[in-house]
Amino acid sequence: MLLFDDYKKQLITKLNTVYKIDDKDAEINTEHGDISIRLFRINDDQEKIRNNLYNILKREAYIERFEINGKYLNVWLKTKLMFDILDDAFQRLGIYPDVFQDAEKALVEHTSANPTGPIHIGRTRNSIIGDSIARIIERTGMRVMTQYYVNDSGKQVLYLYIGHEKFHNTEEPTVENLLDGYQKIYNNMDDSIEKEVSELSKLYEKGDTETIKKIQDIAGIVLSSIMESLKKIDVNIMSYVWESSFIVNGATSRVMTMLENNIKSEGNAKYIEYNGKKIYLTRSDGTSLYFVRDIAYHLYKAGDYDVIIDVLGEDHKEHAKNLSYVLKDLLNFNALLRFVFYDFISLETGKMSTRKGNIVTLDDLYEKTVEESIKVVREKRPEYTNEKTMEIALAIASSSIRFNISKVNQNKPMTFRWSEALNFEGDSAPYIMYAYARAKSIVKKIKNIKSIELKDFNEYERSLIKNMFLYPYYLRSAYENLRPDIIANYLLTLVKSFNDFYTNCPVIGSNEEYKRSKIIEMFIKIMDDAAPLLGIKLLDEI
RNA sequence: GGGCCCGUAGUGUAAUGGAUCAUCAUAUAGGCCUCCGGAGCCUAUGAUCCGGGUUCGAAUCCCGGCGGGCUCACCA
Repeated sequence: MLLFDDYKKQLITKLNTVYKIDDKDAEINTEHGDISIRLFRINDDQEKIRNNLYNILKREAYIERFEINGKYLNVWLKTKLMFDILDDAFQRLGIYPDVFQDAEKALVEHTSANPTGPIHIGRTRNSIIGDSIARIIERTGMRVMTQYYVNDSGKQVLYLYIGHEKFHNTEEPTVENLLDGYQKIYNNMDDSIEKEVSELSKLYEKGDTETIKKIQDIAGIVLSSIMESLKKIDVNIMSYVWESSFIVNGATSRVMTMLENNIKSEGNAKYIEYNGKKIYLTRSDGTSLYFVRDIAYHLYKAGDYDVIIDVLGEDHKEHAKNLSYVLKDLLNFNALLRFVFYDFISLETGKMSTRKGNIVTLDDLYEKTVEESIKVVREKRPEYTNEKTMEIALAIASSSIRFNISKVNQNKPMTFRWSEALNFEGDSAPYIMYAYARAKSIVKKIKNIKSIELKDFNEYERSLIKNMFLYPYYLRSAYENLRPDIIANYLLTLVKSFNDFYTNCPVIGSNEEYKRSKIIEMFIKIMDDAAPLLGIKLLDEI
């Protein structure tokens, strides 16, 4: 839980002593004021409203000034107050906003891609959103675990295994020959393969550890390569849960027992009816399906965590609805379960498919982005050593890839374009990193600053201070809505106001050196706090 | 075909009922370094898919189209 001086809330509370003001009618950081309140819903004489508001607000210590403009109340907060709150927070606690560490434990499940091939940029959207959400909720004081649910028992993975047996069984399994076998299986699908899958599923159901081990080894090879790829963009998933474990430990059979009053049969296949549709739990050969294993998985999650967050592609919306129904309506599931859906990334040539092989992998993207970064750094900073150039290029590549995906609202479809991915100007990670490097560079040059009493702030100083002061509101909103793009857009706003400040307010050697250097130090601290939430790596020199 | 999601300047995006200026970028055309890092700053141009409706007020809500995505498996 975030702790900060929430003046918006205080203002609403105060106004509510006279008029009912809905939280929705209060907005921060509008173009008209620091806090703006809509008065449309107040049913009173305009002159009376004016007088009442005046009487309430004139005594509020945090207000610098306010105006009533038509049906709006615009309030400006005292700049010195905002400055002091930031300064005090950093002096005393080293952090702004502060957090109250409560006992809430959260589990963020993300990525969970079938380990049947290298991770492509569409799936990477899942990883980036999931990892950022984990960082954001951790920042609000929760204890967070991230988890990858590994499919090692579904059809796709069995195909992967059979593909290797059929086409590459004389070779050591590698990501390349496994993917090749997997694609070949889909191109040569016939009844015998289906039968083999069925046989393998039955072995799983019996808990045949030898078979499971063999398939996990194969899946594990692909899984490790996915982890390696994700590591490059600083996504490190903390725990891995194998789907087969719920079959082996009997959890899936227990789910069947728990649901027995709701289960119907069609031959030997079992299903539940919901909204006139059949949700199958087992096949007619008695083997379990993804749905029942996912129920078992969620019951397992609820045993350890208060808040469960699943990051899923939009193709899982229906599944999530069904899952919620079974968990909540049939099984008295009481952990807080939240789904985060994201839309797919497509290519200009159409949608991606691992089976068909028309994908841009994360490795492709990373490699090209690093290459481009090296080129740009060499061009702009020819004096840097190769080692330094490389260090910067890697930071830029990882940050850029993450930022380009994070900045777009997750429920909008995206089209991947190389020209945009490799553009480092404007709304980009390097723009953010560059501002930080500038700030750092000034700090290095600051010498003997004498502390003086601060009074006046010009518009550039004020705007930057205000944007830093308002950070908790954006952080809270990103947390409540599970939306990393809110942090991304906040960072752009913050950096924009820093750049305005930078061009208009000289620091070194000016009369304002003390005040401005304090502002820059705060800026660095806010950046150090906010940028890593999205995996942006800030460097002192770029 | 049924259900769900999306449609905003040439391009990418913000705003999910509120301000006669619909955000921020990019692209295009100009301008700003004897001065803390020009990967920056300033100015100009340019957009709510179409048609109805609800409302004091609609990019936002409702209805009908159009376009794109997802889904409707004994796949995951």
